[in-house]
Amino acid sequence: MDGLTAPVTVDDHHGCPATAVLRRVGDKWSPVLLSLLARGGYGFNELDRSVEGLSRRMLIRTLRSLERDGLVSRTVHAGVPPRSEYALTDLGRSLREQLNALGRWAVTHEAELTAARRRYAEHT
Amino acid sequence: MDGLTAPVTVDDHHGCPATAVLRRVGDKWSPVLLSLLARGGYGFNELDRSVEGLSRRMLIRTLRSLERDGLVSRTVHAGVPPRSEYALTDLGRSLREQLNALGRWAVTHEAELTAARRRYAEHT
DNA sequence: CCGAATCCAGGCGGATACTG
DNA sequence: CAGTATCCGCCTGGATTCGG
Repeated sequence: MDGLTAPVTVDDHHGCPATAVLRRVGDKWSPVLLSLLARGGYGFNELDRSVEGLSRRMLIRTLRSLERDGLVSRTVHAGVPPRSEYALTDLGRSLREQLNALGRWAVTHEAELTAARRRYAEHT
Repeated sequence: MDGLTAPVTVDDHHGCPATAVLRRVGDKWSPVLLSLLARGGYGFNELDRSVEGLSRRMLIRTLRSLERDGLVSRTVHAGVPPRSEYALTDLGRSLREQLNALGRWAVTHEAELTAARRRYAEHT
């Protein structure tokens, strides 16, 4: 019926408080869009063109779910042609900072991860 | 043929360095297991019994993928009965700290997220 | 230009049964 | 006890098409 409902649902924590956030932004495009929107407001097609490999459907889907959780705001400028502006909310910016920290961890330990993978692949 | 290959794969970054980590630990059980193993070494059945709702298959699958990336170590004690011990590596502990930070963010802003959801659901 | 609906493949994740 | 293999449902995510 829909085809556009939120891709991400948050359920049980199982004693790990980070689980909710991880599953919230652990989908394919949320972190990319948060990263992009952190650089200022964006129009729809701007986003569409900026991210290669991102289909229009998943763009809307992801934006909606981010908007739903108050991480992204959408302001519609009616007129011809119509234009929608997307931007991070304060909450979104605050989350984005956490993701930045994670990003720093990633680049710092990237080599160790790939090294571990090679080891694992070689041993068996 | 397999049924046990790694559940998580890390691909493109798309300009967001956090993406890799998020998709690495954004699956259902990785954060839970990391959180659990942070409290010390664990045997297989201990883990199996500790986490409710976690099937044996997904337990092994997730442990293997964590081991593959050097986040978790497995030491097999042959004998009768056989026993496998799982623990965090240094890399795993370092990642776990980052997830703790995310967890703190989660509990701090939990209310804002649910409030935003209510607003969104009510408006349409 | 922005968005929604439909259709469809692939992967995650669960249930179950079988080995050393 | 610690896995492994098989079958299967569901959900994420991509391609395409249609509407305002």
